[in-house]
Amino acid sequence: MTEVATAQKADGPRSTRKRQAILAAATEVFLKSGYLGTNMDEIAALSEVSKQTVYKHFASKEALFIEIVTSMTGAAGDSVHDQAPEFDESGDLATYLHDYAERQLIVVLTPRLMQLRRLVIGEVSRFPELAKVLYERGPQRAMTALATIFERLAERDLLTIDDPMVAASHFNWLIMSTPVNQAMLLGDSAIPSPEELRRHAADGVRVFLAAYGKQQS
Amino acid sequence: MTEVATAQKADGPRSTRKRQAILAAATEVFLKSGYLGTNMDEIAALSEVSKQTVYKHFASKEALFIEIVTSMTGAAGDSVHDQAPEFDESGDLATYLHDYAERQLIVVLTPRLMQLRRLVIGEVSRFPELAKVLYERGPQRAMTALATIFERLAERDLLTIDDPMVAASHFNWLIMSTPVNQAMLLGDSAIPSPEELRRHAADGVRVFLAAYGKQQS
DNA sequence: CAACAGTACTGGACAGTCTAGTTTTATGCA
DNA sequence: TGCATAAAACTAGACTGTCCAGTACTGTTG
Repeated sequence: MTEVATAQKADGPRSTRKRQAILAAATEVFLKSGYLGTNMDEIAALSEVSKQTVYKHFASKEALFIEIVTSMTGAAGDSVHDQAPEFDESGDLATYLHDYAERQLIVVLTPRLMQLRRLVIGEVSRFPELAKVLYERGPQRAMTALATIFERLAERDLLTIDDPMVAASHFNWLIMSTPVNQAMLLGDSAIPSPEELRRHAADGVRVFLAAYGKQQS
Repeated sequence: MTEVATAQKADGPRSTRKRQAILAAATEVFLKSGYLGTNMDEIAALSEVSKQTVYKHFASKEALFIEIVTSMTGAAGDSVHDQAPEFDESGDLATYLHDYAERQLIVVLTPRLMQLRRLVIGEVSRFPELAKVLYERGPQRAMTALATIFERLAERDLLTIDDPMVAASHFNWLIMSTPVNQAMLLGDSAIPSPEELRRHAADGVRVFLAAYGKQQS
């Protein structure tokens, strides 16, 4: 245990630490002020680094922005999907879907992620590639994963599914639409509480199962 | 017929014409470049008006922006709702809902409205009120109207509905989510064709009726 | 010696104002 | 009605003050 991964700071050579500090500060500032609203002096000040050093690590404001958005997007996408269990035969399908939905909601409905989404949407015309990446690593990825799950459940005769991708889309948006769209326009304060999310997930799952489930309970 | 309402230009006194020209130009520029990315000289040039005149009509860039977004938001909201017929007893409920969905999709999925939505979302932290207005006159209004319709249909025993607002939300997002979210992040070129929208509407209505309809066909 | 801090600097953009001269519209009078 | 004239709105463009991305320079530190 000579090497400690104590997270946060004091890690690696100075250059690397500075780089991390810049990335962290830039993330805050960009999320807070948008691309055009951000100035590089503020990033330098917040990361306690000279402006020169910022430009040593990143060629331009644009490069720094792309770096940050790309990395946040990837990280967020991963954290949603690295913990999805398979359906246990003995359990209840509704419960399984409900848990799946709730997990998804909790991870996605984070102020930072909502702010990232607003930021990227607002910059679609300036950075179309970033938005495309966010779409692919966000909704697209979630729905593809769901489609695979649904396909298996259909093979096991637990669901009646025509087009798995359509079903996945329906499930995904039944769950995510309301809170995401509210958060987009009404701000982070409109993000529902965990209890509200649970109720909301239950409603969505009920509708989904009415359309795609086997027996009507 | 001494007074001709020949639309577009040459209408009313000069001052009014100029004002309209400024509003039209500003709308284009703001939609294209965003709030911070827009400069007032470009608006003046595009509207073929001097900068002075712009400032005679609007106190500031901010005031002009608010004016434009508010008016576009209102107009769009109206055009969605001023043409919603009631359900004709003799017709098919699925067809009625399908038509309703299709109308909504066609009106909302316009490049200008999608761009407006991106713009407002990107400026949530700077103009939270504008975003709130867009939410209320957009999704909120649509869902309230739907809830009323569903309540009547439930009274007529054509639907089985617990909470009309929840049902309205489910219907609304089953229909709107996929295309709207795609358009948000993938750009206007991702807006589906009318045929695709029709198919998409059919899928959404099918799921909705499975959950809220009376007989399972 | 390479990466850093601190800070001054360059060059350009841009919101909003100012000035001086022109055009439109409103008003009053014959 | 028609015409003069004043008030209001307009044009063109220069100008102020500020902000900011990116650079340059002079030391200082790991």
